Amino acid sequence: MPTGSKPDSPKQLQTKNRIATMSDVAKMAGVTTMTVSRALRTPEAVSEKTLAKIQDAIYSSGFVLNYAARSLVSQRSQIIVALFPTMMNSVFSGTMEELSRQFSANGYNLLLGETSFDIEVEEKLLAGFIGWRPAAVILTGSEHTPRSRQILENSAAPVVELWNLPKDPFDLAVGLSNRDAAYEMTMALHKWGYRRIAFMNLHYPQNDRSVDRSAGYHAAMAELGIEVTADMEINVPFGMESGSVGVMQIIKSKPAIDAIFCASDTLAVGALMGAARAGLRVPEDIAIAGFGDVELASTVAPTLTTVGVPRAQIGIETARIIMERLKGTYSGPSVIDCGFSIIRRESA
Amino acid sequence: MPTGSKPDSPKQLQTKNRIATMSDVAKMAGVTTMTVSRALRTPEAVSEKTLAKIQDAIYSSGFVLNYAARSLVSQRSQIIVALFPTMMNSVFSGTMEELSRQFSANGYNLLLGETSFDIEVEEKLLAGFIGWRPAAVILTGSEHTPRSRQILENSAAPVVELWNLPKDPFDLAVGLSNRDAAYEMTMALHKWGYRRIAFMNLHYPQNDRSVDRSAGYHAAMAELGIEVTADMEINVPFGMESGSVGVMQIIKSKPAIDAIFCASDTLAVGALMGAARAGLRVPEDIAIAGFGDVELASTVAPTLTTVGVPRAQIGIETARIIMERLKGTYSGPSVIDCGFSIIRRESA
DNA sequence: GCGCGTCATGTTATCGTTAACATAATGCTT
DNA sequence: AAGCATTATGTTAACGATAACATGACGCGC
Repeated sequence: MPTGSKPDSPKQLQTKNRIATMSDVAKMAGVTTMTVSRALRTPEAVSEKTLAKIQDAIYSSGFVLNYAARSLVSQRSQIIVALFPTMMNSVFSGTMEELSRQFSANGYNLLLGETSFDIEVEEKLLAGFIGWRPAAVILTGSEHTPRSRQILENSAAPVVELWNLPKDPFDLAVGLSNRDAAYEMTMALHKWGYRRIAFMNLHYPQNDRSVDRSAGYHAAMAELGIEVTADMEINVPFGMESGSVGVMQIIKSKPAIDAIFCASDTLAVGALMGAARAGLRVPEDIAIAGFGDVELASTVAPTLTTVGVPRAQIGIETARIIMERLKGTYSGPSVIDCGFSIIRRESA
Repeated sequence: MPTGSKPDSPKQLQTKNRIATMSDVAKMAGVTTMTVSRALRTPEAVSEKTLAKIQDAIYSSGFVLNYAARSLVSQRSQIIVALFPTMMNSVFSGTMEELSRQFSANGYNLLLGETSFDIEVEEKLLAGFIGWRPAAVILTGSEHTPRSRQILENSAAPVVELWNLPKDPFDLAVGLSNRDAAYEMTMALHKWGYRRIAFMNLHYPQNDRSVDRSAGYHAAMAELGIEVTADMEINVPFGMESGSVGVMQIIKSKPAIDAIFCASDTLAVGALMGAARAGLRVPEDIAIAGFGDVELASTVAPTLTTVGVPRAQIGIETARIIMERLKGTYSGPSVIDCGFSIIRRESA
């Protein structure tokens, strides 16, 4: 062997209890780390012969690139942070799953957090996650604390807000008009013959989606000339049990109600159960409509009339614009409307 | 000012479009980065006066520690990798949510991946995620490719396998006996008067949970002296639709069947729908049982008899033993049994 | 007031990778 | 065969934090 100064000892096939580094690989292949680095990122810039040697070395050493080191020098990681209010709701998990798929396919990893519908928690999580210098940040809704905004500002990563169409997005947004959706569902209930339509909302005044849905409901009722008295709109916490309790509350204080529009399918399913418990037939005695079209909606009895939300599409669009943005090729609108649909089933 | 060589320009309150680094903070506070680092990790080792100055500087600069740098030098990150077959199933999302909460509270971040029930995908994801040098790895099941095992071996991170009780865990495991659970449900069905009990399984032969559930079913049937003919056990892919189609298949080839035990609630809910479509009353014409006790199970009509699985508890236990392991204080068993329960509802 | 321990802070080197620049090797032109 | 572009590889420094060690300041006992 003309090139080697000493005969090599037999190639060590695996570093012991430690993941091989680039210089391990480089030594094995008889090149420098820079060549290995190039072999990984721009293989066309490395000769075929060298490439083959490096690939062998990578394979037999079990080498995996240290992303922390790469991130440090490149000043940007392959991590994408996504924060959702809850993971236990297929409205969000449908989007999450799609995001995870799209990003995995493109070499990005999803760091997930759960805010419990609380922008203070969001801030806390964000402050932690931003330490990874993520390539992009995905948030739910467009209400954020000032410090969250400062953190996002400093980070300079693309930010996508989901599930609504803010007039003034922080950066990008993908969602639907919650106001229009609530308006249309209220109108639809009226068209189907219901008149005294109550609205059961999530009690999060900081949640822009809740606020918009309420606005849509009120707009429709005003247009229909139906007065909305205080006891026709109630705000309850997230959860099935809340929905169940909420129904009782509404029919007790306002027995003339003939339909309840719930701002979330989870509430609506709870409401169905509450109505059953109260001996009310749905939809004969009282109609119930939801929002989200989760899996449950089509399996409960009676099946749930609801607002259909394109959750997978929201994930796909989000991933697409983030990827294009990172490549610098995105030139579309900053707010993307994925639409919604009114799905009529048995409950209304 | 005795210490400064030049009068300082007014303190810059925020670095522009870039996250402040430790040395930015150090300069502002008039100390070195080492002192800042200490202020963050061991504040008791820093004088009160200095600490206050540093905290001010951190606050006004919007400083967030760069985890990539920390990971690089400490050779271990605050990231915990968790891979699940799917995110669209509350069986898993219940565990996920709990993991996310527990780890967030302890300063760890969850990097999530979706394997689609495929150990090859698991390997691919693992190979990517391990680049973050995670503090721990959480996997579903104990079937892994040889390369996955090699990667885990090299990484030297604690590994927790979920949802089963392997005889020979890779490292740690938290779950339940799928074999016993299937056995008990089969026995329960028999006790409730059903005799010709079919089994609808997930068609993943690499999935140890499916294999164990099948074994439990067969053990019970053998003990009961009921012959299991080939057409009494079918294997279908994951999904509600599969369950629906599966019912048709079973009753067509074996009309005498009086109960179908499905290895997953998702299949079982599909089966309920399939039975309804075929004009069969549940449980009068055919009983249906599931596995998992997802939210749907208690809301479908008829409500679903199923195997209850402590998904939140699995998450809590997993987080606990990982944390203790990382602190070096864990001395419990390597396999933790969280148990299961037979939940009888209307469908059987 | 000298020596010594203690507490607070600083200095230096390092983690694994990559950007930017430098050099060596090769082939093509004339 | 010299000159020069082109291709392949190497060298050096840097990213931001921390471990390990070094130093300085202070107080206390005798």
